[in-house]
Amino acid sequence: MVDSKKIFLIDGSAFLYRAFHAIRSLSTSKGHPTNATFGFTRILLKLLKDNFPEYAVVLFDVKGPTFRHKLYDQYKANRPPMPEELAAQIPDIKRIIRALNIPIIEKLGFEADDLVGTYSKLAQEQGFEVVMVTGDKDFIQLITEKCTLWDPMKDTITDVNKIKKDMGIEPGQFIDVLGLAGDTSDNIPGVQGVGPKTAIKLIAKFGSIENIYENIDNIEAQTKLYENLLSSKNIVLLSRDLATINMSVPVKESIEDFKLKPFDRKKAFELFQEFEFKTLAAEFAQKADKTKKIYKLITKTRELEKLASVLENKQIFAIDTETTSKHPTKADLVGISFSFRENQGFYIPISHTCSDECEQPTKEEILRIFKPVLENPEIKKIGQNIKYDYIVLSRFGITLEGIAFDTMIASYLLNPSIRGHSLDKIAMDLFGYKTISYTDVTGKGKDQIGFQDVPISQAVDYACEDADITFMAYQEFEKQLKDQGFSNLMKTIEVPLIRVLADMEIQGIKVDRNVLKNLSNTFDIELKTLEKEIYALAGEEFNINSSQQLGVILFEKLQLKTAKKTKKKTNYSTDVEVLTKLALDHELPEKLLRYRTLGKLKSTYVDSLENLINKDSGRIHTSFNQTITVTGRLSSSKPNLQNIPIRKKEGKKIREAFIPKEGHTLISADYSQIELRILAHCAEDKILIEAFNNGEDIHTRTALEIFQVLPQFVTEDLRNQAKTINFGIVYGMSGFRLANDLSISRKMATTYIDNYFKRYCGVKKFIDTTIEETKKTCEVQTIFGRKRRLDDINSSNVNLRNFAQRAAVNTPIQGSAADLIKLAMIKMDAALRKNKLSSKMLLSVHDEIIFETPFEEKDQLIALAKTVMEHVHPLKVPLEVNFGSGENWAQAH
DNA sequence: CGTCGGTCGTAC
DNA sequence: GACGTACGACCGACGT
Repeated sequence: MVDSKKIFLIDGSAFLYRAFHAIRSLSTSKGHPTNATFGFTRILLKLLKDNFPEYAVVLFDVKGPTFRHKLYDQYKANRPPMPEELAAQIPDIKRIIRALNIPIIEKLGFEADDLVGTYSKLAQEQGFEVVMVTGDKDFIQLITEKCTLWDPMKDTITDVNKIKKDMGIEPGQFIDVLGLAGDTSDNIPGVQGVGPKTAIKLIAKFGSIENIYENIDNIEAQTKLYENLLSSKNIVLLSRDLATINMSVPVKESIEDFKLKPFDRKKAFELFQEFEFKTLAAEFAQKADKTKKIYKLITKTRELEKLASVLENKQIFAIDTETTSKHPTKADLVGISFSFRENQGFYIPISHTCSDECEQPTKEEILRIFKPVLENPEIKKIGQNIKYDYIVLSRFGITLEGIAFDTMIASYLLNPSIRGHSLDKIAMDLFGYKTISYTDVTGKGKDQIGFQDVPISQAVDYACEDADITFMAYQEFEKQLKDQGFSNLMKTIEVPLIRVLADMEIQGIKVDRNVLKNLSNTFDIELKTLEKEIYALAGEEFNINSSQQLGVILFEKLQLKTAKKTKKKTNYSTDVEVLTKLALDHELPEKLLRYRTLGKLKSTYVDSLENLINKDSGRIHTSFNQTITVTGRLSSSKPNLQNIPIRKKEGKKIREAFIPKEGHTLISADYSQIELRILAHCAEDKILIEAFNNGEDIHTRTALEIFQVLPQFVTEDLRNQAKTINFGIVYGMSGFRLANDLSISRKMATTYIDNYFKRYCGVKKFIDTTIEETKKTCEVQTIFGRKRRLDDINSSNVNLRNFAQRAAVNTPIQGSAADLIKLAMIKMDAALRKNKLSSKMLLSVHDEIIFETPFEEKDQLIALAKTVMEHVHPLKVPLEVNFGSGENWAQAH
């Protein structure tokens, strides 16, 4: 027996609404809503994937009156108009359906239901099996032996048997049920007091509306039901007519028109990109056309020499290295790939372990042939995260010169708010191209192998593709940077910085392992004691590091004052603020605070720092990440050297482990109040500028401005309060927070802030105009033209909007400070070379640069750094740099 | 056994 | 609800 052909009739109008409500909010980065589009697409694709239909069609209502309105002018009169956000998505949804090559039918004067009814009948007459895809109960009336109803969201199938079993009626009798029960959402009246349950019972018993009235005496007289049935006889018949699906709409399409064709994958991909459906876009991305690509393995001396001379003749090429480790300061070179033309790539294997495939060139040969090209600054190099390649090559004995472009940084400048800037992502975004992923060649999890163990034949395609895509991305990004005004920032700051950071990472900073060991032991002893005391006070053992378990102990077992604060989410809060308050009533919270402090220091700093000391150098080599933060700051990781403790006594001891090498000293050069100076510059605030120009203490000045006292009455306490306010302004602090921080009333805090803005009216104006301007452009920028989009500035969500407003004010300040210190690092690097100093720049911590300098160079370095850093870029206020030096980082700061 | 969100704490 | 930007340790839920 041959299966009959199956057709899916999809009730598009019903799914519009369901998709719209199922996903609460989703929109593109520009704010165009996409929740219904996404939901609809997902249902549609699931349907297609699960059922492989041969025939399908999507049916929509058409806006405007239908024949039902002629029957009954109140039809659907109570239905609110379609939400604007949904209406806006209908064209999008239709574009996607078309791209998937599924036919769409709509007909003026009829609803989707009638089209489903009509085509259902037509298809069955032609021997088709019909599946109606909908969640709408009204369609039950159309169910037959050959026609079922499927709700893909609940994944339920309703057929004749199910209706008979659940309701005791034939599907065709369901219109009588609807006639009696009415439908509030369509404003169909029905009989007063009769809902679906009663209606089903009545029809099951009597068979039809007509039969009910013919046998009305069988219903107990004088009851409400009886009365209501009698009084609404006409309405019932009208209601049934309204609920009856029209099965003979005049249509011109034939069922054969609904035979599906393959997706237009390209169009679908473009649409998914437009709507920012990342995973769907990835799924529909064109597989790369490998036939066009020419990737070559190069191993023989003559070929290597030929390649080197071609590279030499090119003005610019992309380079990528394959290595043994993710950490460049530990990684050994495994191979190098090059590309200087779209769709081309060359791979040179150097130290693959599986060398049976081919002879690999020796290190000496590589150095002899390629070192001159790679160290020639006139020949420009492009890379994806080329800082990594620079470090690896430097370990191999090559100093990469002529770094001209980095695609990772380009991607970052164009959109600093997105999470990653991997080549895979870039290839997808720019070209809809799916790259071979690293784990495709190395495997993952416990079976993962190092690149040195990847067979050369596989390595060629992977490595060449990386260089190839990098070169292609460079061509595209170069244009985009120019169009969007980033060329200068790229050329004068980001690109020159690459090498400076790489050299700092290579340099590393010396760490005294013994200092860390001693600290670890000291902390450990006290932690063990605290642990016992905590268990005793709690009356049981538990995991002190689990805030959840701790909450139960404190607030349930010990019944400590129901802490004011619970989380945004389910648990009790046990943070410093809460514990400090509880410490007034009980001994335990105090122990916990101490335990937390020491535990933090031990696990996050002392122990993990020790693990990251490089065995060869005895130094710690952090990574400076240039493409992470939304504002343009650098970040530091593995380890993060930008949050080493300093404020408290215990923590400060960790800085004592950071030491200079023999015969050297550590110098810290610290910009004083750089963010407030930038605020003064940007806001052109008279008082701020005057204070900085006069070299005044800015917090004292703020104190006398807002507290209205004479200078001699500005106490330490008043100055500290002013300091809190000064910082708060930069971050957009609220009166609530200020009151909390200063332990004063909210009213008082608000008064202080008001006073601040009265005095510093330039700042006030700057904040207001910044927010107003950002509302227009949805982006902010720094002094050097770094940009950040803030689409939420116009959000209807108050929280998102307020957040965006604070970011709008903070970003130009924080970001400009980042620009300045980056420039200072570049200029210092050049100045050290020019003056032939052997001092090294080691670290940068947002407004501070750490140098390691020979004793005899110390004064010269400080003088040089002072000049360079204070004149890095002219502002409307002077820049001031403070210096410290010492035999460890704690002393230097 | 890996991933990921939540919570907490450190820096500028 | 209420201060901007990071990194990372730990826990615990969840999925393979």
